[in-house]
Amino acid sequence: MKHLKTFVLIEAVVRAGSIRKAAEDTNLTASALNRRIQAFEQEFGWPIFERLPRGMRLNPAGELLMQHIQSQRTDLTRVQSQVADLSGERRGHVSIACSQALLPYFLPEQIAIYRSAHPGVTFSVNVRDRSQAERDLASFSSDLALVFEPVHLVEFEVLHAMAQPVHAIFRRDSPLMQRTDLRLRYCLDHHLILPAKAYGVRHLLEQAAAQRGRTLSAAVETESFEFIRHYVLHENAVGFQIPIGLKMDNDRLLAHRAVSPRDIVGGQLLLGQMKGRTLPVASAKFAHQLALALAARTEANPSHSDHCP
Amino acid sequence: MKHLKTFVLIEAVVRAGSIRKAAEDTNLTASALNRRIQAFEQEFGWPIFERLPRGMRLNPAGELLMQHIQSQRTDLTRVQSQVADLSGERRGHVSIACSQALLPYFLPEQIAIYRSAHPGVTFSVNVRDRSQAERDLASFSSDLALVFEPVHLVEFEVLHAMAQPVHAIFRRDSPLMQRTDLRLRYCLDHHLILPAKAYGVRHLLEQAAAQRGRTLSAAVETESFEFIRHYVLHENAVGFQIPIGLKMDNDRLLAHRAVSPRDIVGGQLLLGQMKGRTLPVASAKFAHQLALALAARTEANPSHSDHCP
DNA sequence: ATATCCGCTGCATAAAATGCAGCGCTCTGA
DNA sequence: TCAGAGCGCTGCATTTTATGCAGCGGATAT
Repeated sequence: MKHLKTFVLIEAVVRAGSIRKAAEDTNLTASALNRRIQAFEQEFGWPIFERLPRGMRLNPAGELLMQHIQSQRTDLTRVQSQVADLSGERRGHVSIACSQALLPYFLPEQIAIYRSAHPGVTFSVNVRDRSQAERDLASFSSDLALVFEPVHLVEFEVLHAMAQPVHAIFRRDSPLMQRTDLRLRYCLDHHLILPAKAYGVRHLLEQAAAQRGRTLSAAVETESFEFIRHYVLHENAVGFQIPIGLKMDNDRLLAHRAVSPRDIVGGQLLLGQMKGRTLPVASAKFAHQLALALAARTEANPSHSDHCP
Repeated sequence: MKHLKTFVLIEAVVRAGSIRKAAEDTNLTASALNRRIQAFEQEFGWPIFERLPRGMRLNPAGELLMQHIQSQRTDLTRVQSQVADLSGERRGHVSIACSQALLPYFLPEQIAIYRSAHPGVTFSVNVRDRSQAERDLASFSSDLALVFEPVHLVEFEVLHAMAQPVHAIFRRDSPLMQRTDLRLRYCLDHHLILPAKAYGVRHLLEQAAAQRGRTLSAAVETESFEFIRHYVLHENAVGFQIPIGLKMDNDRLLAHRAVSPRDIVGGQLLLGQMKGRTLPVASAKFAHQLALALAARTEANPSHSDHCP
């Protein structure tokens, strides 16, 4: 949009760190760009950049302005999305920040369902740990977040909550297969393959172990949930994950089962958006679909303590 | 601001109802204005006006856009206000929609106090009935509302609430002066001078009367609270008002006293803003001052049933 | 000390917005 | 029924605005 041009240029300067570099990025001359910035500051009433010998940096006023710029842009695209919706067109873009567990089954399926109904809608899916997901919402770089056990919860508006037990993952030939009530201590007798400390599952495990005076020692620690699933096939070890990231039916080699709720109560998988924000139509509708799908799963598996057979 | 020029022009067309009229108002040619509108619609992706044989009217897409325009402008002034604040300057403008009762004493005093501390801040005070005040907030034409017994309360975020009993107003030589507990039925024996039906005090009176199987018949009905106060001096009648609109000490001729809480419990005087909105600094600080002042009054007169002597 | 990178400015030029005149259309009122 | 008024819209000349070019002075890094 033409009237946002100045804002785009300001953002370019912020990114590039200097007018001359930003000028290259924006196919302008440093002189032209410089004068636009100056003209804007004049109009705005205060400088928004600090002039350093090596370039430009936002001053506090500029930081405030950047928030305004971002929110204006998102609001305008929201309006356009709503207009498209009332014109009968169903176009738009949905951006989601999500935990890794959503990547293998849940989100691909849900997005495919949505896109089969509305092919004009595009998606971007970004993997974020639970704190980064919330920052993504606040900076408008994602419309929705679907995360396990978020941390701060300020500026986070919960659209749907779903309890998720922690599941242990092991080979079908593991002795754990025989257990009817899978206590945590059984698992700790095996080699452990654990997600990194930033992850909610790890946090719950650490907590549960500490309560029982045990400590977790990982044979392998990784940031990749996919790695965990594959590794347990090679070494007869135990991994942990939440069921939404696992196949409903165990496959030929791999089994998974909820750790006894007596040991770990499980955490919350939360669907949320930035507090107070009105989402674009496509994002709002998709969020609604996700909420329904999550609710359906809860109904199918109503208890935290469900043992997948 | 330069980049909002197009929006200003769009608003002018909306107001004027035709391009040619709007062109006069904005010191432009119809041709230039026409092309700006067309260029914007092109960029925006959809027409925002209906072309009628007699002029232009917003279509639904345009209505949505207008909301965006208004919120964008308000947000920008908020940012400027915040920047002014962090630069140490205390400038800005506060707009208040309020009930009539605030006009004679409370608001003038509060605004004078604020302006003595911050002479750079200007005010606009608009008298609005309780439903119109809420619409003012929603349309961004007022930052704050200070109203008695608001109606809808959607989009209304309460910043401070204060109970206000209904006071009867009469001459000092009225027989009502002798009553220690001023029951409603004593008042109804006199000629009544009542505020119009839109007002909260009237609503409470009607309700109380109806509960007791009485009906109110007004000798004079008016929209002006000032008129009420002056009229009871001429005819020995009874008027009604909330105490915040009355002098703390009765004056030489006029007396007022709370109607017994057994008959009317009183209503709420609410200070509020539009839900979710971040106010400009000056407005936020002034709202805070108002809240403190209201709280101080509550402390001085803690009970609804207070009888002003 | 020198070379480099920075923001900034005067001046000529390119680009965009505006004004002017006029078209076709619809509705109004004698 | 028919002229007039009002409307949105467009081609073209003109004005206003934005941009490019070249160069200045200052701070920094080597």
